[in-house]
Amino acid sequence: MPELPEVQTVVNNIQPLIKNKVFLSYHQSWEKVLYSDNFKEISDTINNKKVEDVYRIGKYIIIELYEYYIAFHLRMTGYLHTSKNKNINKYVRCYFKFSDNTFLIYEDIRKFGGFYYIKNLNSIKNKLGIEPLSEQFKFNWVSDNLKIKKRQIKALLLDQSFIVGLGNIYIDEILWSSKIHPLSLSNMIRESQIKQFISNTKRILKDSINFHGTTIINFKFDNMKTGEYRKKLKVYNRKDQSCLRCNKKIIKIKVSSRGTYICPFCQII
DNA sequence: TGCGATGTTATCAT
DNA sequence: GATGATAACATCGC
Repeated sequence: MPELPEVQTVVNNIQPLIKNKVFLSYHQSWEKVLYSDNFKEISDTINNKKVEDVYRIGKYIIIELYEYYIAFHLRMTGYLHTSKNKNINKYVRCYFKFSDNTFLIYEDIRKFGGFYYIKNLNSIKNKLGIEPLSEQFKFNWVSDNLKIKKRQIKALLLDQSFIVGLGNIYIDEILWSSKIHPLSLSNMIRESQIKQFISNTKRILKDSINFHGTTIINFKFDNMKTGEYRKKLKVYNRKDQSCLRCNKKIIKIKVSSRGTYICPFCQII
């Protein structure tokens, strides 16, 4: 579920709540939650480590400590939040205890998500592409790289080594807003569409962050809060409803083996 | 009841 | 390099 706006929403929530707190211990009830497979290393080193900072890189939540980084990825159903009580339900896969007796709790229904406990972020950064909200994400870069790739645009946008943070929902929203068909080849997209694509990407992501992201089913942050950008979606999840631009019916197709919503009249290959 | 679908990504075959 | 299938898992709806 979580794409850039949802991950940023979680970061915005937990950053002020855990910054400068000091870890006491780590517990896990699902071993694969620890991607880096170094449970003993955590047990040996986590005690007394202070949270220096919390921020987002791509779809990763980075918790920076002295000499270590915790890098969480929520995948489909991850839910990272703080709690004053040790409230362990059946979906809690791991939790951290702080020295003030509060907790950082990770729940995950489908168990795809997890975290790395690593000494630097090279392995994360190496596989990630450009940040869409960064200054460098502008016409020359996008235009040049779309031409080089020659791939179906939706498949390319899902690829985190190209642009980070976009996923199934926001790609559909951005392509609809930019009147680009998801099966269009990246090198065939017109200059005017590229300009639209860039400004719509930045606008939609920022808007969604302001509305705390999109909750379709599972996305939650803080104490069971949900994202309200769902109400602002123009095309995703609107099969058979009318296109808000031309009034024709939105259809659902498969692209890159993902459910994809388009207006077949506004978005032409 | 069974099957397909669900917001993600790593891996492997082609 | 690109594409497609598969796997990792649990739940829900038709």
